[in-house]
Amino acid sequence: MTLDMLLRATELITEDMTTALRADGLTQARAKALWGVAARAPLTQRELADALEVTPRNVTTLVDALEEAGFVARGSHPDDRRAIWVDLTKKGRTAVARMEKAADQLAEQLFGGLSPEELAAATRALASVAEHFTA
Amino acid sequence: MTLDMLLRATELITEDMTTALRADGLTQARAKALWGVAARAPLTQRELADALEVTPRNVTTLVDALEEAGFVARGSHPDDRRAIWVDLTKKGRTAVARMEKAADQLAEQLFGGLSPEELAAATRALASVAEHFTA
DNA sequence: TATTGTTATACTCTATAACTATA
DNA sequence: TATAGTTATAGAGTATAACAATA
Repeated sequence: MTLDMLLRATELITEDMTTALRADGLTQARAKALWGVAARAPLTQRELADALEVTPRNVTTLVDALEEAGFVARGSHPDDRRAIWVDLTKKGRTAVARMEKAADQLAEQLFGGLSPEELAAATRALASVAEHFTA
Repeated sequence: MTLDMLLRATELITEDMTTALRADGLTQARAKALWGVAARAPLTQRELADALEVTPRNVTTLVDALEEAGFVARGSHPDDRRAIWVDLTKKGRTAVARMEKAADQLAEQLFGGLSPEELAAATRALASVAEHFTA
């Protein structure tokens, strides 16, 4: 029952996020890629592929789309002429900041009504789920 | 933070389920469709499309794959010669039973170690998420 | 030889639009 | 006219394999 509810809750949240991202011209996969760039920029496409756990070929398409939309820019790697430097543009930084803010607001709406004890217990429960898989 | 953990937990669970489904020759989308058939069989493709909230065209492909793999069978609708009756095969029933059992076992592994208080708090947190979106 | 990123190709999931057979 | 399901077409996300440029 709790498993069903967990999956259902995420489905609803993901739907909501997908709608919000569409307003910025982003999909889930592209937002995740943009997020990955933001966390490590500047980085090579190979590094981004490893971070996202997808193939380099997949990253080519994702970066193509993000570059086309103006969120990231490709440039020369200073030391390795095979590699491509990917960095955030100003538009990309703005979009990431907006995503962070939206995530915070959503979290407040979703969990703001819980007591500190409940929130702590729920967090522990979710942590134990993650532990089960990473252990 | 809790939002991150919720999304992360579901990501891990989904990964795990995807691997398990692959052993049965099923993808997430096909398993969901099979599940939809199991809950209502026999039913028309139109009814399945409504239940899954996808287009009739999408259902054609999903049922094609499930039929090809022997999980469901198409048949004539008794009253409407336009419509197609979809029903589970014996293999389909077996697969659904196995999926149910696997879900129960996973839930036990994930949540069996929690105290009743933690489990109750987690359930309330998840319920409040669902309420936020359905209200 | 090994690595970076690309082109070529393919499969899955999804959608809209046009069409056929039936209601 | 309206509905059920299909063919035609398209976009997105993913993968493997072969290749060019560079290390």
